[in-house]
Amino acid sequence: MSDTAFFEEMEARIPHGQVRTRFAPSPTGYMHVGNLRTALYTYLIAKHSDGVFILRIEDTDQSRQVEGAEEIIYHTLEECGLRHDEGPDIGGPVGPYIQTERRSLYGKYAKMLVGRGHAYYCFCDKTESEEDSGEFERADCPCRSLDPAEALKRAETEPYVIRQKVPHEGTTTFHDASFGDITVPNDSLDDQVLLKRDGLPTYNFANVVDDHLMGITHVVRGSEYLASAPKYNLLYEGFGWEIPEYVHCSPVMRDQQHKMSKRHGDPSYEDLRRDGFLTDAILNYVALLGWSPKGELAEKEFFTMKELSEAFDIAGISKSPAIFDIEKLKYFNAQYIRNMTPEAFSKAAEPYIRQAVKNEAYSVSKIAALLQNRTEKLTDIPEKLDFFDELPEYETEFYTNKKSKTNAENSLDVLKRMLPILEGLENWDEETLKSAFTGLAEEMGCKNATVMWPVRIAVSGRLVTPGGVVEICDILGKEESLRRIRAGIEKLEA
RNA sequence: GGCCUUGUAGUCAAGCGGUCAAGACGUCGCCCUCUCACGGCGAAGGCCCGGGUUCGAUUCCCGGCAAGGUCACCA
Repeated sequence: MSDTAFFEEMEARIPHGQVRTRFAPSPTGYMHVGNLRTALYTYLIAKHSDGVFILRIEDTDQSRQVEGAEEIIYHTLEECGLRHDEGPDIGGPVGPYIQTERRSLYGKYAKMLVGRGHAYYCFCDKTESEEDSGEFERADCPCRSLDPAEALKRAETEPYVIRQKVPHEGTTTFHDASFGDITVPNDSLDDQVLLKRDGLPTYNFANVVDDHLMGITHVVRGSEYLASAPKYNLLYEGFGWEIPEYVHCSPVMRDQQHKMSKRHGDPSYEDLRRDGFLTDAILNYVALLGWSPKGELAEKEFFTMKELSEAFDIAGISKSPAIFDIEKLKYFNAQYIRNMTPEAFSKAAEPYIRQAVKNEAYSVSKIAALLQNRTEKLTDIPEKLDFFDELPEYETEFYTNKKSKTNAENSLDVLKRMLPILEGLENWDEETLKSAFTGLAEEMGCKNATVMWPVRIAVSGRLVTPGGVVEICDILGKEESLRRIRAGIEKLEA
């Protein structure tokens, strides 16, 4: 097949008339929060218009492959409900969707650009560092003005790269959907490498070729690529291709001056999950970190994925960087936990409850019920439950509480009065227990707290507990509750 | 250093010439209450600075300043 026929065939495959976006991670093995947000926004832009969301793996840097990295990407997208419509694992009309599997493509297109006068072969030595390029002005590269025929001939025997031929004069303007028009002087642009010595494309070149060939209408990416965007326009123009809409997103920061990064130990999506955060809460929080709904929805802060797809608009994307605030994530997580059905929460909390409570006699669902309003993240659970399996050592000072009007003396009295009442109970449930406690308080003419505080201390050995005496006694059961109250009496009498 | 971008309370942010400058997290106080939570009510806290334009600037323009990005055969 001739190159011309090949190019025509590739053009013919491109779908038109629909919004098509792509998430294009390089498999570095780490889905950080900024990445996740970019994936989310990319997905939402597509789904807002009933468009197509594509996954493409950008693995053109052979020196940086990380094992298992692709699995993390698939797993994260799956778990987050960011289902792609086309991708390496499910195929699609414009595959393959892994760049190394497209490697034969890029050389053809690079040469096409040489033929059209927008790129050239360069035989110069590799510039390894900033220092190397310091003295040498790229613009003066002799290869740039080499005779085309001669360059072609040398390319047969010498190693080469193909560079973009950027005009030395004038300016280039490109448009970004959230940043608007940005104009730069052409002499600030360098003749970037398009095709590397190893025949693989650079990120910038592969992006342009693939985005075009895959019919991408909206290019969503981090704002670190903002500076190279003008060169993209020049490339598209060189090819004679239609320029897609750019949507650059500012980074998610760990503090005022640093981006979130693996190196600083900032949490990835998986880290957050492991740390007890719910997927939906993470997504909701991340969606609002750098985007906000307009108009009537401006005050809305809880969104399902479906609601996000409907509400999401590019105009709401913030241009300035956003600092990741774990405290606010906790708030969202707590809200999502409270909104779960008791059954769902009990199921989610069970492994954490069982970490602390080994005694099978104690009801998981009852304990979960105490926890639901007291849990910000699932990993907080075990430490709240350390008094169930065994009554902890505690100080008699615990019995003294000003607001409840209790002290060691009257606590002993309450415990001694309460013991026979509880012993005589035929039923052991919350309702019965509650009236037993309030009954004594009434009889003694004191506030409920004066009765309930000492018993709660005796039964839990803790100043602070999830739930009150009634619930705790109910869960512990009659025998264990009475045993602990007797122990309390002994302690106070000693 | 050149080029580009950004700048509303500690944080996320609404605002798009005239507002007592929304809302949320966090903080503090009060109420509810058998502790802690949940919930309810309330408070403190802000338009980076300086010039313009305008009857009037958070909003428009210019200049500073600060922060970020980019100037790789990495993405």
